[in-house]
Amino acid sequence: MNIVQLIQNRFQDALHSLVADPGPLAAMVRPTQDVKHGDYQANCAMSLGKTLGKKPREVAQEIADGLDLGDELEKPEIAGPGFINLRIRPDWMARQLQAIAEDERLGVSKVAPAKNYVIDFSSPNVAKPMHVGHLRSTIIGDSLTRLLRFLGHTVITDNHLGDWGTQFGMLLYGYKHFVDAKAFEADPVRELARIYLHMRSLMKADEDEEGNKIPDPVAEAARQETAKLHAGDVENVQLWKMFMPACLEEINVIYRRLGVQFDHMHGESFYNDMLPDIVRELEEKGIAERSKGAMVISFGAKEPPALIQKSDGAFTYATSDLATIRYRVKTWNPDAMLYLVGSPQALHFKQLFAAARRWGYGQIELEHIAFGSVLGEDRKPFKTREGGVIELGALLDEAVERAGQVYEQSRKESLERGEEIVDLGSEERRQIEEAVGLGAVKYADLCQNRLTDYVFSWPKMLAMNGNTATYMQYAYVRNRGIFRKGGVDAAKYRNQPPLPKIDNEHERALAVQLLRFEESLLAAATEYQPSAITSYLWDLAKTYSGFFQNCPVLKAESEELRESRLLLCDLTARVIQKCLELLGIRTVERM
RNA sequence: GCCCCCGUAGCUCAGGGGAUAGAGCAUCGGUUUCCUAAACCGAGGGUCGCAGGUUCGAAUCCUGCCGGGGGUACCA
Repeated sequence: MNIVQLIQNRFQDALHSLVADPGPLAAMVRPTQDVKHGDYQANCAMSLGKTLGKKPREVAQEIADGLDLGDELEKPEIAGPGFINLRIRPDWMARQLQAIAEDERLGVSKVAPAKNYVIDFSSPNVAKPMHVGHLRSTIIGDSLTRLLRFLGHTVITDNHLGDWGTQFGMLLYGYKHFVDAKAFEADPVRELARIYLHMRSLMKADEDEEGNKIPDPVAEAARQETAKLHAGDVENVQLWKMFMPACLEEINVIYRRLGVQFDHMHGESFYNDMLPDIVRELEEKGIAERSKGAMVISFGAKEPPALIQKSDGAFTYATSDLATIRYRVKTWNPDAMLYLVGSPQALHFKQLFAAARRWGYGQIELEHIAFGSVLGEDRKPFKTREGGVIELGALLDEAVERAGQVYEQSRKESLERGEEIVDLGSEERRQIEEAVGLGAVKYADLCQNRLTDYVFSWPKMLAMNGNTATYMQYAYVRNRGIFRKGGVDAAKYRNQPPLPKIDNEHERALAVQLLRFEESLLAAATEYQPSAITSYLWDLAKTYSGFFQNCPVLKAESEELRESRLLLCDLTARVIQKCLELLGIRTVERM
């Protein structure tokens, strides 16, 4: 159900007699900011008045007169300089709500034509523990995957692991010098993690996030181990093969906990053998050329070139990214490829895509879905108090623990007020804390425009008010509470939904909001912005809260009204749950 | 130097041609014979960085400036 589309089509028809190309004008239909202006507004009369040399209000009247209202629109109102204000008819809304209640997809139609996407996200270095920097890529990528799939697209997720880089040199050197063989045998994951941390402590502190730079004998030795690995050194390759399962297990623990799945995990090593051919081909086709001993792709005098082979013969990530494009196109023939990588790499992707187009991949939509950095409350890169990188596992643990504290606090306050409280079993409590804690972390990230840097704040994240996962989960819980308390089986409102009554302002507002679900998902998909889902969800939850506060459900005045409101409640719960699901966040029945 | 992004309430952020610029937090005040108070209602708080320009209309588009961040051939 896409109301804005429906109305735009009606304007398209109405404008036909006035102007040759009504498309752009019809597109000027949008939801209003304030209900007193109606539900939707058309802003085309003002600009059209200018081109036609007529008064905008007269033009507006003319358009309104010629508009087919169908059975969904009330008579339009002309307001201000020439706004055409539109209200949706309650009886029509009621029928639509009844219809979407029977629909598993809640009124969201599948897009046509569907596209075939490859989404590249998360991409951690597997030789070291995942840290907070990997959070955004993982969470946003997972959410976009869920969204695009729900809309009917095909999505192949591919985690481009850093499994061949300098980090492995550190592990190789560390293993050779400091391994505790027994510990490794007993628990390779833990022992490798220990070795990695030990290596970090040996290397100079002033290195960048990915653990590079700075002349340092240990770092230099580690680099040489990397070089030997790349050169095919038997011992190092063998060790690398031995490390990999443990490294993968380490990151898979995190993915399982976050509920994130990948169809493929083709890391850098997967493409390693293809690189020489690619460099040769690019040189033969005149796309790449030799410069200062390296093989580069140039982009004119203004931009620096992209290196595809260093003067020492080693390949770069640009090379393996090109190999990746070729492989993916050959294997999956996608229409679009999305890369969930932070904004600082904008130049790399701009060049990568330009190179790919020269290489013959111009027909594919290649997009860098960039995002800002995670900052601490001091607006500097988010670090532990000691200045270390915050490991993702520890971060998630803390979120869950804090969720538990919030629960305790709330329980205490309820007791002080003399309220009855439900005693939850420890297993249910654990699950609630996990859902609330992880939900808070994910939501805080997803609800922000992905391009802006985001300031990490525990209190804000776990707040019970405002645009947070907790608020949404709580709205859902209170909703489910109605059905539990009333002993009502929600299935009825999905199999044989009654026709709801849309009478008061709260019911009406909720109805409009429920019918906007598809609109909001489409907006989120076009912009690749999960925050469009959270904005919608926030509006829906607030509207529902107003309804909950003002419209008794179980104690409604009449049986008919009770049925009607139960339907509205159940639909709301389902839409909230679906939105959260698209964000990768779980709901719980009680909290 | 060059390129990119950002500057909106005390703080964190929405809004990216349309009506008096919105939320949350914080501050102050109120709400429970009623379906979970992890809730709700109300109040105060703004030269939308500055200056020009385009437009019927600019926080939004263009130009310049100021301030902040990032990137800028051999790490990914």
